[in-house]
Amino acid sequence: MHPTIALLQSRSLSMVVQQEIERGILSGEYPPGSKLIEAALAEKMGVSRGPIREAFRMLDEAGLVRTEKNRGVFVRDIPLDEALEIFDLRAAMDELVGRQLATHLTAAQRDDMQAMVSAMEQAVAAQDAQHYHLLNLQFHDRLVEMTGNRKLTAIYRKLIKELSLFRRLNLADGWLMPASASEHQQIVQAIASGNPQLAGQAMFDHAMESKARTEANDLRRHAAPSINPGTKKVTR
Amino acid sequence: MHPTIALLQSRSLSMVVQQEIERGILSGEYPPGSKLIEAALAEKMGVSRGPIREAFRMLDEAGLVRTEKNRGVFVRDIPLDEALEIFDLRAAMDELVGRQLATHLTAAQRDDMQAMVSAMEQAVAAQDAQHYHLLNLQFHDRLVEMTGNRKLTAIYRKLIKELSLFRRLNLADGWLMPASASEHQQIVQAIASGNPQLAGQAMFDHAMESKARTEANDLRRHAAPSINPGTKKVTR
DNA sequence: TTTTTGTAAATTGTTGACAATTTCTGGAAA
DNA sequence: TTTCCAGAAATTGTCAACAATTTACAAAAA
Repeated sequence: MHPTIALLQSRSLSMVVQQEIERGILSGEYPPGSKLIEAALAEKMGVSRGPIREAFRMLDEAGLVRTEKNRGVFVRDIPLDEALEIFDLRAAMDELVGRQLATHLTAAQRDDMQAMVSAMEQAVAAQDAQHYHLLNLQFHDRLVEMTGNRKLTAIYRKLIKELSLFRRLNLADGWLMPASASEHQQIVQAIASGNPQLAGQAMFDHAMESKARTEANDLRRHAAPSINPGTKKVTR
Repeated sequence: MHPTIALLQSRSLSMVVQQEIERGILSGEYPPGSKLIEAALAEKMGVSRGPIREAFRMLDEAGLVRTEKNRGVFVRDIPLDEALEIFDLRAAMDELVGRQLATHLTAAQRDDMQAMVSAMEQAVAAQDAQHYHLLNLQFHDRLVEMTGNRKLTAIYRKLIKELSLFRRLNLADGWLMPASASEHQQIVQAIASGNPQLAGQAMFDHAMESKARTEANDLRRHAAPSINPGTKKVTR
């Protein structure tokens, strides 16, 4: 029985179960395409199948799993074309973020942004790709949050989660670490300048750069089929 | 027992129930703020409470209801500030739609658009506000769909559904019918011109006009408290 | 060998029952 | 009259059992 279940009865079981399964999906414990079995999860978490099924419905609506009638639920595997669609949408949202921040930025927010960029530059200098990746995610998440638009923030985060299910992205994000370092500094300056058009453009271009890198990376990977023999991970 | 339930067992009960409850919410049968009782819905639809609860989880994730532990689920009532946030987000998405259509529009799509605008102009001439409203929704929905971006389309539709729960919107959309008629013609021309910047701008401005009208309408309504005595509708 | 078919096992879909919590109601106390 | 507090009723949260469907497997036929 999972420890967090018994402790937090403040939220209903379905919510806790949903968070736990989502954590497992995003951490790669349940990789894209794998099947999620109600009874197995129920026993693992020490609950009955009811809450598991309710959690499945939430995850399905959130786009993290897909449900086939009488066949079960599977962790979604985002195809390249859908990932590219998400990138386009995210670019438009980031452009909005840039515009709004340029017009409403406080001094404290500006300092926050600058601090995060500095941290990223340190990570680049230290060649710490893993840390850089986390800081990058945090940077963009904070920027969206700074707009104060809750719906924008919620949908942005949902898109990021779905993008993390585009499996080819995970293995290859070490390569493109150093490229986007200077772009972030540029973004901060554009926002701090107070010019909405400029700030929006900087955010949009940055997002589209990310899209282009992802697509190029995927095509390259598709051309050179798996050199790495240890691709098959132990599911559990 | 609802007739559509027994017939369509191709989709699981939760899906059918979800659609049925959603229909009831969007039609105003279950108005914002009203409570949805599991047992009542279960009996009405001739199913047990399990599928009802699963449907609730989907509707919650979709933002159409809110769940309070041990207290039940309620149809969401979108406050003005959240509605305005959604308008901002929709404007950014519409701008993307305009840009993409301007670069990829086919002749058939252009004719479709033109036909819909003509139909709207006819509705304006006939003073048919209800029909105009439907055509307007259809017009924007079709434009988003034409981009071929499925994720964009899905999220756009979700936002529209949430906006329809902004209750003050429903009563007041007759007033603003004639204003936006010419703007639509302008949008079509901007898209057909093939200039992404221009088309995006036209879509963005149109969306922000809609936001401004909604806000002005709400402030006016708030200033002049309910002249209409028949506000309380029969819930069921 | 390959394909097919029938039976058993596994898994999902649905239901009704029970426990826990909230809400309602009526009367007692201030 | 108003406030407060049982106790009852209504409602939600969770579970275990049963039905329906799919999947796995082995034997028979081609």
